[in-house]
Amino acid sequence: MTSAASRKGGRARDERLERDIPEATIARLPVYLRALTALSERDVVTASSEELASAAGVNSAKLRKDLSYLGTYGTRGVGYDVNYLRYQIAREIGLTQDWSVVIVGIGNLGHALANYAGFASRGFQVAGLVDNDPARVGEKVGDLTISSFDDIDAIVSNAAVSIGVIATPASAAQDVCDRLVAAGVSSVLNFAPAVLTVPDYVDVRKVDLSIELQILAYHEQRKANGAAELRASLA
Amino acid sequence: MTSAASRKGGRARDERLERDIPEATIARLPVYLRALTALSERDVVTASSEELASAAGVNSAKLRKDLSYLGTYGTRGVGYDVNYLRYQIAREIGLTQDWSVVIVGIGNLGHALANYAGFASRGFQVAGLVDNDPARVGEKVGDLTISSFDDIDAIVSNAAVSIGVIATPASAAQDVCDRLVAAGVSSVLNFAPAVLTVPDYVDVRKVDLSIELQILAYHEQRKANGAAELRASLA
DNA sequence: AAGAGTTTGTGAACGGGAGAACAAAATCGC
DNA sequence: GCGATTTTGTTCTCCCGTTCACAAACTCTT
Repeated sequence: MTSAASRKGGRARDERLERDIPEATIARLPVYLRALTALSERDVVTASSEELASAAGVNSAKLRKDLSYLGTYGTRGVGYDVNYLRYQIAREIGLTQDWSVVIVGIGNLGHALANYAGFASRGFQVAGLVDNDPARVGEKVGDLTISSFDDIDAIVSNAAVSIGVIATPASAAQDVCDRLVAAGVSSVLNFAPAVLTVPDYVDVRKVDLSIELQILAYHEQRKANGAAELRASLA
Repeated sequence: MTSAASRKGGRARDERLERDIPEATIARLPVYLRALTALSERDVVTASSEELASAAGVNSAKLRKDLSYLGTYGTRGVGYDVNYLRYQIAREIGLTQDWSVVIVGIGNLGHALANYAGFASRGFQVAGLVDNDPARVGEKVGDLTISSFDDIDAIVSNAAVSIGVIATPASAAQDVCDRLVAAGVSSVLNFAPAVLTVPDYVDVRKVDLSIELQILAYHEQRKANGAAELRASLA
C-alpha cells in the first residue's frame, strides 16, 4: 500500500488506497458478507473478528487480515459494526450496483439457475434465457421467455449484460462462449465440463459437479484403504 | 518418495510408493482424466505432456509434476500412452469402483442433479432421493422415487452410501448434514449457502453459485473502474 | 552403432497465502 | 484520570504450490 502511494507521490485520490486484494481474500468476502447479513437480520449491532470468523467458518486472524485489505473498518477493543462493514464489503465486491446475466442452455441445470433465488437477492438480474433447441424457444421459465442463439447479441447489448452463464453440454460450450464474448460479455461462469479458450480480458470461472464428486471419492478411497491397512497390520 | 522408502527400510509393498499427493494435484486429476478420455475417443494412442496440458488448460510443467506424483507412467522422447495413463488416473482417484450417493433436497437444483448424466458415466450412482416436503415424497424423478428424511438411515446403509449431496435451503443444511453423518456418510457435497460443522473424519466440499458470480462481479467492477480511470487520466 | 532430436522427471528458486504472536488503540471500572 | 482489559491491525515465519531449467532416457536416422 505504501508502495502505491509513494509510486504516485501522494496523488489526490490516494486515501482510497488502490489495492490489489489477494484472490484468496476476494473469494472469502462473499462468505463474510453472508455471515454479516445473517447477524444483521438477528439485529446484532457489533461483532468481534472471533465471532465473525466462526460464523464464516474461518480463522479469526485470517478474517482480520482479509478485512485489513479493504481498509480500517474495525474498532480496537470493540469489534466491527455489522451494518457498516456489510456495506463496505458489498461496495468492494460491486454489489451496490445491479448486474445483468444471461443464461445459455436451459436444460435441467439451466432451469434451476433461472429459478435460483440467490441471484436476485444479491443484485444479479437474469436478463435473458437462451437455448439452441427450437422446441424450447418460446417456452416460459418463471417470467422469462427462452430465446434463440441468434438473440444473444440483442439481449447482451440491450440489458448491458456483462456476465454470461453457460449451462450447455460440453460440446456446445466453446461455441456459446465465443458468441457471448463477441456480443460483449467479459465474464463467464461455466458449468459445462469443458476447457474454454477466451481473450485475456475475459474472466472465466468454472463449476464442475462431477469433479467435486471425484475429489470426494479420492478421499473416501484413501480413508477406506487406510482402514484396511490398519486392520491388516493388526492381524 | 525416497524418504518414505528409506524410512520404512524397503518394505514389501513399497513399490506402491505411499504418496501424499498434494490437494491441488488431486483437484486437477479429474480434468486430466477427461482430456484423456476425449483423446481416447478420437483414437489417439500417445500424447505428449504439451498436448495433454493444452487439452486440460494447464501448463505442461505442472502437468508433468502432477503425474510424477502418481508414478512414472510416461516414456521420455515419446510421451504418455493415453489409455494406460487414463486407467492409472482412474484407479488413483478411485473410479475403478462404483460410488453410491444420496441427494437431499429435491428442488430445482436437486432435480437437475438427479438427472445429471455426468454422474452415472463416471461411476457415481444415485442410490436415493430425499426431501422433507410430504407433498414431494413419492414423486418419481427419472427412475427413482423421492423418500422422506426418515428413510435416510435405511438408504445409506442398504446402498453403502458414503457420499451425500445437500441441495436444500441454507436453513435445513446443518440438520440434514447431521443426519447424513449419523447415518454413516463420510463425504458431503454442499450446495446450500451455509457453513457446515462436521466431525474431523468427514470431508466437505462446497459449491456456491452466488459466490462465483460475486467474484466475477468484483473483477467486472475493477475492469470498469480501470477503464474509467484511464479515460479520466487521458482527459 | 553412434549422433541428432524429443520429451520426461525433478531439483531448485520463487511467490503467495496461512497462522502465530504482538504492539497499538480503544473501552471500562474505579 | 489511570490502570486493566479487550480486540484490532500488522509483522514475521512457515508451508504449499507454481514455474523454470536441465540432465536423463528414449527413438529415429544414417
